[in-house]
Amino acid sequence: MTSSDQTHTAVLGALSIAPMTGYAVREQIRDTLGAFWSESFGQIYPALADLEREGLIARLDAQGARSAPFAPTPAGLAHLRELLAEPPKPSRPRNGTLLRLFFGRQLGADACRALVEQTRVQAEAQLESLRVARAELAADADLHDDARYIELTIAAGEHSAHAAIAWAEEALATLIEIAESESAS
Amino acid sequence: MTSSDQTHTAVLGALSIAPMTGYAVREQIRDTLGAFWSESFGQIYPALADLEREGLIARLDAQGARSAPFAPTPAGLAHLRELLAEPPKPSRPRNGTLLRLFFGRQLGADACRALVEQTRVQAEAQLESLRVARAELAADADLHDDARYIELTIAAGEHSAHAAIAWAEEALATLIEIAESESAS
DNA sequence: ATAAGCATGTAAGGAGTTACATGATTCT
DNA sequence: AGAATCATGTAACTCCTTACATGCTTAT
Repeated sequence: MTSSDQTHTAVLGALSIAPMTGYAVREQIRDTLGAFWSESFGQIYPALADLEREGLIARLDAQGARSAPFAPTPAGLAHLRELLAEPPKPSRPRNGTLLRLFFGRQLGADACRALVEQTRVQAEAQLESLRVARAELAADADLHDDARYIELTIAAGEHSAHAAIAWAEEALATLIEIAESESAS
Repeated sequence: MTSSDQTHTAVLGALSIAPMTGYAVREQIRDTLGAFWSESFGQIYPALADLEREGLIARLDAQGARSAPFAPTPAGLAHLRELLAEPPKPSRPRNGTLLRLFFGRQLGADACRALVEQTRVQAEAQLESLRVARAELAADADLHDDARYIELTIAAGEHSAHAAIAWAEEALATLIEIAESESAS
């Protein structure tokens, strides 16, 4: 296997929502799952090749023409359900902003403020893009059957972004105090 | 270089708070930074070897005895400040729970409920461990100079955990409705 | 016609985990 | 004496990213 189960899950899952080309799978994963999942370019095509070889997906065109969209076969859907039923692998967290804040004494209060401010701006951008995603979800009839589940993931992003904004505002206030006491000393 | 800058930052940072052995660095990263950072075992010792070779850290014992604690040299502290000043690298998100919920139509509402419930339980455990971390931070005089910055990262965890709990409760209510409509059809 | 975007892939290399391996120290 | 924990390291392997490479289709 050149690709992991995790990649297979994401690719098969994307095709379970609508048939599409590899190129479109890449865009869907980036644009729709991007807030909580990522696949690099070099993983998606090998994964599609694996899945096609194993009979789990097939091109919709009878001749299997290049650039015809892939769709899951019945065996592919069954495999997807098995993959989804496995427990999620805990991902190793790597939050560079919090790492820097933890060592903020070395970095200095002003640089920390810039990091927190950036976090706040990113969270607000995230909220805006989730607002757009909600509108698109409501408008796209193809997604109807999946929409209630997709909304749960959008809600998760919204809660997370609101929490980031609330934290950032508190942290900025604290950092102003710290900066004052640092410059006083 | 066998280890990345990222690992060097975390290891040097840990030593900037208090001198310690490699073994202790590993435990500190797991126990203290664990909520937002991870380093695997096989990264930490090579990183320490790199840093020692480059004169950025040294064993406190004059003979450099095995098992004497490491501390950053002045050059090491300067290097740490440079590393911290670099912009954080965006980490590749991989949230297996949200991926599964996104494809919840294939997984089924009951399995989704179990995933969300597990998320809620983990967030509550996280809150409890942050409560303990706050108490330890207040009690440990060695950490006094870093404490205000460390508190910011604890607060980030708390906001995030509260958001996860609020989301999970909403999502569980929604999933009960979905399960009813699925069993009705 | 030509530029932009669609579509598909490969290869080299870096990052990170796991399992393995060893020995010292401390507690009971 | 034996068990648990402290302490240090290596090697194989998997996973993933990045850069490279190619050709087609569609709009201007």
